[in-house]
Amino acid sequence: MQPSQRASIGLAKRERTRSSLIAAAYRVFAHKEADAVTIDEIIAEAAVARGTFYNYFQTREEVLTAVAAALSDEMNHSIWAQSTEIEDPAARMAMAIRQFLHQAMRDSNWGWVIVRCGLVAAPLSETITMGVTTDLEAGIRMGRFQVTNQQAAIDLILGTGLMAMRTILGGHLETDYPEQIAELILKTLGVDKKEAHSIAFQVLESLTADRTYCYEHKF
Amino acid sequence: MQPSQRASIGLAKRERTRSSLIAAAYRVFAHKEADAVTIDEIIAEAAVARGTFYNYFQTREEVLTAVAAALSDEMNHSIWAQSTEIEDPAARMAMAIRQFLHQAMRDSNWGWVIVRCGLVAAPLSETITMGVTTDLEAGIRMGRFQVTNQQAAIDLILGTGLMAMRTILGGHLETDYPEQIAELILKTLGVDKKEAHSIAFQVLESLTADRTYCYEHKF
Amino acid sequence: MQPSQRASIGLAKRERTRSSLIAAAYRVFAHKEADAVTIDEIIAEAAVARGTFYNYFQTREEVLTAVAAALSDEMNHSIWAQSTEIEDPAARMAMAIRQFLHQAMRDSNWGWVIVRCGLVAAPLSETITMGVTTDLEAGIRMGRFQVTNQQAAIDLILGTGLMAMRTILGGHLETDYPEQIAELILKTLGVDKKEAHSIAFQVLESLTADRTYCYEHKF
Amino acid sequence: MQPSQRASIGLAKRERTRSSLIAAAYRVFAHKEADAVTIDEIIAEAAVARGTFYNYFQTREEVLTAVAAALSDEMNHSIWAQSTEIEDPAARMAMAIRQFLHQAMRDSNWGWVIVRCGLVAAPLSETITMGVTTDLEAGIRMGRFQVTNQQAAIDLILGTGLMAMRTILGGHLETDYPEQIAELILKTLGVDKKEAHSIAFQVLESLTADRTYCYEHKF
DNA sequence: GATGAATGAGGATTCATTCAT
DNA sequence: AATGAATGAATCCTCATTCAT
Repeated sequence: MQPSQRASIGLAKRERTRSSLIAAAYRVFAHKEADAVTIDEIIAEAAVARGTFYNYFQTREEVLTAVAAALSDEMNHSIWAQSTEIEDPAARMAMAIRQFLHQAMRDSNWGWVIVRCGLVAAPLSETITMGVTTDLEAGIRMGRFQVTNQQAAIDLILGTGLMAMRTILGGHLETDYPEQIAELILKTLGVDKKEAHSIAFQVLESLTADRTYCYEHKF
Repeated sequence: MQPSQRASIGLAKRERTRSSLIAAAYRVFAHKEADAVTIDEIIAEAAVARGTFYNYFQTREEVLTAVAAALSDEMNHSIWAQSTEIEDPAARMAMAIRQFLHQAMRDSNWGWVIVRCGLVAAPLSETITMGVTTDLEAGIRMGRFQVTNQQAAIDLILGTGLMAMRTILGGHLETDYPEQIAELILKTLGVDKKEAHSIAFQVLESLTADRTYCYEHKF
Repeated sequence: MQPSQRASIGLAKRERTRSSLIAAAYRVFAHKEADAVTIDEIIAEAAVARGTFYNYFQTREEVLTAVAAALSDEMNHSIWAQSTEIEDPAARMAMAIRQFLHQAMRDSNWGWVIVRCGLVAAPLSETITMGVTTDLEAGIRMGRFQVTNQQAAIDLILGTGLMAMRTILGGHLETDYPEQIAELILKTLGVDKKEAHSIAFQVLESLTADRTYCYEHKF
Repeated sequence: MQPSQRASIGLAKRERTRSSLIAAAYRVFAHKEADAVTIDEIIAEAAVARGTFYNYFQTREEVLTAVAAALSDEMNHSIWAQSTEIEDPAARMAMAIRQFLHQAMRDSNWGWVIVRCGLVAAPLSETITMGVTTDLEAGIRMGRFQVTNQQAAIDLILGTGLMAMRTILGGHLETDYPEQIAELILKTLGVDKKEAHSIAFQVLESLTADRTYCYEHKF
């Protein structure tokens, strides 16, 4: 076997272990505050020896950062990527909000991680804020939104979104809650009442499709 | 000196020590997550011996609960108490939002504690949610607000409020930001544009008064 | 009981525990290299809980420094203190060398600690070097010693002394070995042959006295 | 290519890797206590994978022993080998002392390793002690040295030598310090003052030669 | 009631060593 | 032979809690 081949096998394995550690940390992290997560829990969840953890991460912090980074990547691929195909900023905004909240419904682990660190952990927080800001500014530029204070609008969108997610995770069961939240936000941004409704409730294949969208399998 | 008098002096002292411990815990808590707060920090801040702490609280949890309870009390006295004098639910809502945010501007310790545990710690969370719900329902009943989904409206009010507070604590400097947020929320609840503005910006003595409102001195 | 009295009791106890930790560390340290000494061994030797150690010393280094400091103190009181009563620098030097080596014979723990860190650990090393230097310079000034290179003389005295100590600790059994070493060093420093012998072998009460000189009891 | 040739190439390579590991361990060891040297540091210094280390040494101890053995070999070849050409035991002794100290001046790594384990590590310690003892006994036998206690003389020679080396490594800069030490020791052993000086300072080609004597390249 | 020394369970981290590729 | 991923025992350190004074 060639050295390069051997190396690439080693690398692949290394990458797999690293991913499984991140995935384990992510699952543990879904259930408790960041400071309460112990390395013991992570390695137990990953079914890996204690020392192995330290072959991949120097500290507990580091793995949590990696979780945030992985989620951020995920999000860029799943949510914001779809946006680019939609021209209307209002429709894009609605789509993103709905995706977010539906995702939390399907996968409560995901939801709790977002609620817990969506505004704190480094790369994740930026990804979210950036996505919202981009759409908002495009909407304003194109006359789609009427907004007097942009910062206030962002606080409203993010705050409402996160709080709604928490409500969902707390057991709120209306299946069209994501759509109602999207509609409410669109109206707040100055979109006409009727139009807001039709945009927020329009059929999205990515949401109705019968797939079990599951982040655990991504890393 | 009469025994009863001595006793009451003892009680007063006991109460003072307890308060100073809660205040110390509160100040420490403003700077870090709940799980990261150590008893060492609290007793150092309170300048009290380790054993003394355990004369007042059985566990670390207990003092944190007491902090939330004390804040909740505070809040009932300062914010919601003033509401009862105002008839119009819209005006009441605006007043509460502005008080909240101005309070965070004046006292960032207070702000951080609210942001950190406003939605988690037991009695505090209820106090806030209850206050908002009461005003919202009154507004709906009196035809002041147009709301199709009450839960969504609550998520919007609380979420936007907390996110705005975070923005302020992060260094956002517009001095009328609380008013802009209040206006935005009123409009979202269906209050007429112009009226929303005048209500949100009306002069509030409790805000302009030249008092140094300081929670530290209350407990 | 008065507060001050209570405090002093507390202090006394504190001092006792600290001393017992230093003594334990010293005993452990006699048997292995500094880097090989674990806190577990120290607390086992001191019969104290793990946490107690950290109430007194922040790190392992700190307790080792304290051991060196305590030894240095000891040495100032026992060896150099006696020197001051002797006028002749040659006699002083001989006395110190003999004390050193006899001490190692009586208490091999002490000997090993000196051999191991006598030239490394901060305050101890200085105490020894300083004592030797002082006597040497006095002897030169008073025409008692003929020395062309002072640094070389110091290296000779310290080096020979430590190596002789190691020989003793290794099981060398001549009971007058300390005296022979003292005589050899005096001759090297230029003292007349006969005189060197009589000085090195003169009766020293502090050495013949039937006391069980035991450092363990000092700290 | 013949199998035997291939085998010998393999052996040569094996020997080279082994040497580079010993050399790496030696360099690391120059900077810290034996117990503080980690395998990680050694393999990093040797730029070799972890597993490779264990193809050559079973344990960490083993490589340290190998370092001592290699040094011992070196020493036999460089220092004692030259002695055999010199007839006069006093001149031989002086030559060895000078070589020792000059070597430490040229290569402080070497010096530190000697100071650190010259008296502890198995084969090295014996080589040194043996060399000194041989010369000393020859000198006594030939009436060159006047020594009453042989053990004391050995302690003096080794102790003074090591301490002088430490002084040099600590930054002492007299370039003829090795010669002064050699002279001092000769005089102590009973060699006539003047003769001691001329022997200790006689020109030694092996010291003045413009070669960069460097142990790193030997293993 | 106040004090602070002592405790020990729990969690973080290091590092020598094994082993499959 | 060389590699480096995986292991887990050993060690360090923190901190909530107890208790005698």
